[in-house]
Amino acid sequence: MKLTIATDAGKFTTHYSQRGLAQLDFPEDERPCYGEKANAEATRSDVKRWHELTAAALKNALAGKEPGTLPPLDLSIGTDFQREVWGVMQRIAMGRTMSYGEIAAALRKPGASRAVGAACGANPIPVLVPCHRVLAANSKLGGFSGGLNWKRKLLAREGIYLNGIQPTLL
DNA sequence: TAACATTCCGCGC
DNA sequence: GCGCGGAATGTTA
Repeated sequence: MKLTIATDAGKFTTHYSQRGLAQLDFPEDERPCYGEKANAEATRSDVKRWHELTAAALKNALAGKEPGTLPPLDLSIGTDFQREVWGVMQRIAMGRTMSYGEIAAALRKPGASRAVGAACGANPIPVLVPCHRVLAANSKLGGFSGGLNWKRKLLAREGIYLNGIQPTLL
C-alpha cells in the first residue's frame, strides 16, 4: 500500500505492509519497494490510522519537535544486525548524536563501525528512524543515502551544532 | 568476493 | 592543525 504525505519540505512517499509502516522516501528520491513483504495488503482501517500517525510524526520531526506517537514500524525487511542498529538509533534522544563507532561499541562489536554505516544506509524509514543523528567520529557529517543536504537540514532543524557550526553552513 | 554513510595511524605541509 | 594515503574492520548481496 503506497501513500504520500505533503509537507513544507515536499511530498514524501510511504509504503505500508500488514505489520505497519515499512518504508518512507524523501521527495524526488523515490526508491523501489523493498521486497515483496512490503507490498502485502493490510486492512483499510489499519492503514488509514497508521498513515495519520505517520503524517503527524513526520511533520513534527521536520519542524524540530518531538514526533509523538509513531505507527508500528515493519522492519522485517532488515537483517538481524540491521535491526539492532536501527533499534539503537531510535533510542538517540532529539538533539543528541552518536558516531558510527559508538553504535558499534553499544552493540559490543567495536570495529564494526563500517558495518554500522552500511546498516544506516539500508534504513527504510529515514527521519522517523533517526539515521541522520549518526555522525563520523570526528564530529563530521559522514554520509547520507538520501543526500547530505537532507542530513544537514534535519540536524539544523533539531538545533544540533557540529564543532560549533550549524550543519547547514557546512 | 567486492563493496561500503568508518576509523586509526603516520606522514608532509 | 589539516589533509591525504593505506590498512584493518564487520556485514551484505
